[in-house]
Amino acid sequence: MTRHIALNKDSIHCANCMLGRICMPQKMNLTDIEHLTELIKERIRVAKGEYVFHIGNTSGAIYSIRTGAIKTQVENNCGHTQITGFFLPGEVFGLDSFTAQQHTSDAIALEDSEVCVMYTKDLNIVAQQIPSLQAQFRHLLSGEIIRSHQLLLSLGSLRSDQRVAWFILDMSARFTQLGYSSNEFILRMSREDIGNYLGLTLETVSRLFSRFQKEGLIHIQQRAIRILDHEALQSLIKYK
Amino acid sequence: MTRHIALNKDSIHCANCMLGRICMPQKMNLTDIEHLTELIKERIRVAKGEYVFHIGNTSGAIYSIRTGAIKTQVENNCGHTQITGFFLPGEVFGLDSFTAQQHTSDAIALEDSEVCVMYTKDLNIVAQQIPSLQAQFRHLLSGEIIRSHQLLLSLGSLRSDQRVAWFILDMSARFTQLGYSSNEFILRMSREDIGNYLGLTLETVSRLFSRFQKEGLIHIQQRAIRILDHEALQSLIKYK
DNA sequence: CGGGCGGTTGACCCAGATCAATCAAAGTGG
DNA sequence: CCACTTTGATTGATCTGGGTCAACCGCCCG
Repeated sequence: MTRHIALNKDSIHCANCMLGRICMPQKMNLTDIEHLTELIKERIRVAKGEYVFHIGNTSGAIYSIRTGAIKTQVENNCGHTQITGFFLPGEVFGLDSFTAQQHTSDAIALEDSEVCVMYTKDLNIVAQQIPSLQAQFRHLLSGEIIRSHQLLLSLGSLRSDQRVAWFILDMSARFTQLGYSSNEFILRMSREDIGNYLGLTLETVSRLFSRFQKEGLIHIQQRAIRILDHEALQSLIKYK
Repeated sequence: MTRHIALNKDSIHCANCMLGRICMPQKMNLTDIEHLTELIKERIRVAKGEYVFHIGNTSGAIYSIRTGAIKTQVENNCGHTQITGFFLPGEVFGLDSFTAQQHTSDAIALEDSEVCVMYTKDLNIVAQQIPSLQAQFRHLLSGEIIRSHQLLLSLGSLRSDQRVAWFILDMSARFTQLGYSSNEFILRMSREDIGNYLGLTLETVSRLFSRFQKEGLIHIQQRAIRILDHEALQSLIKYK
């Protein structure tokens, strides 16, 4: 089950969170960050495979990741799910419920994770005092729109090998931003999750990882990936 | 070219716009709507095929449709475009630039259209005075996220015939909301646009319209569509 | 009335799905 | 610590939905 962590006394505040300015980076001074800390009254531990929230939940909150990794997915009426995003430490998810109504997606932990909770009602109050926070949330929201448009573009226009290359490069860029090596990291999700996300089967993903390895573009051992030829992956996506 | 319409004296205000409460429906009283009118200082006419905005435009505005129809599309580095949405009168588009940075999509008129322009800088000011407007914009933004998640779900999980059925029903629902007949309307876009949007070729779309007609689900003559068996279309999407 | 664009229909083909067997890693319990 | 199970990944063989290419139609507009 998800474990709630009380945040009253000596628990870590935003001001000295290890993620630094990754979570809310935009022009925010230290006093503003103090306000942000006030916003996060709750942090939860979620075990691998557990839900952070379900479709229909009316908790009225958005979430940022402190440690771990999360996937979000939507569901259709015949039970099929589609993964709409993978989220890494410092990234914010659950924005589909920002309207303070209810979540239209599930959020599931890909590994044991620690997640900060921000309630939209608190958020409305604090944001009114801090204009930069207001702007930051709009930025997050349009960022989410742009992200899903990018995914749509990939699903609609790329071949299977291009999609997988795109996925690898996207992950690489995001791990880099987190301060990890840009060409050596551990994938947090299964082949099945990757396939679902990219509109492919797990077999196709596996075959393409193998092919890329044979061609010397990457080295892959289970979920540990090392990018050997960043350029080649990049150019693979370039032309149809 | 796009023609700008001065909105100083006797031009129509939001308060007596024919769309009524469709454009900004949420709990907004008449005084609030007066404020909304102040927000819309500009309205533009766009001829069929013309752009409302291009990728990279920094106009810092969002748009709502008074008459006509608009498509938005994103582009990848090899020139392929992916349509991310079709918009009808009363609907708001261009939200990807709400961050006041720049548009990451193109908006193109599917027919001669009239479009209201709301600048985000004005919007920030007015929204601070009207909390309900603040909420309304957040609602629009998360609505946009939900919409693109729905599209992702369709692209990722539905067969070609299910996608086309889904498209027809979605259009039907939206025309209904506009006060038109729910089972007889004119599609505003070409087969190619529909195909692009749904991740199919125009031939596949055409074939499926024909098949649905043969099966008695719809009647289609060019872009004029009449839904004959709403139930059957609905149930087509239900199971894999 | 002729030209062109958008739409339809047919024939063929291939990328990627499906089905199936095998393998490897990571638990799990005795 | 080692057998046993489970889960995830790889690889091969085969099949098919929808793409591609091409011909044709018909509506609309000048």
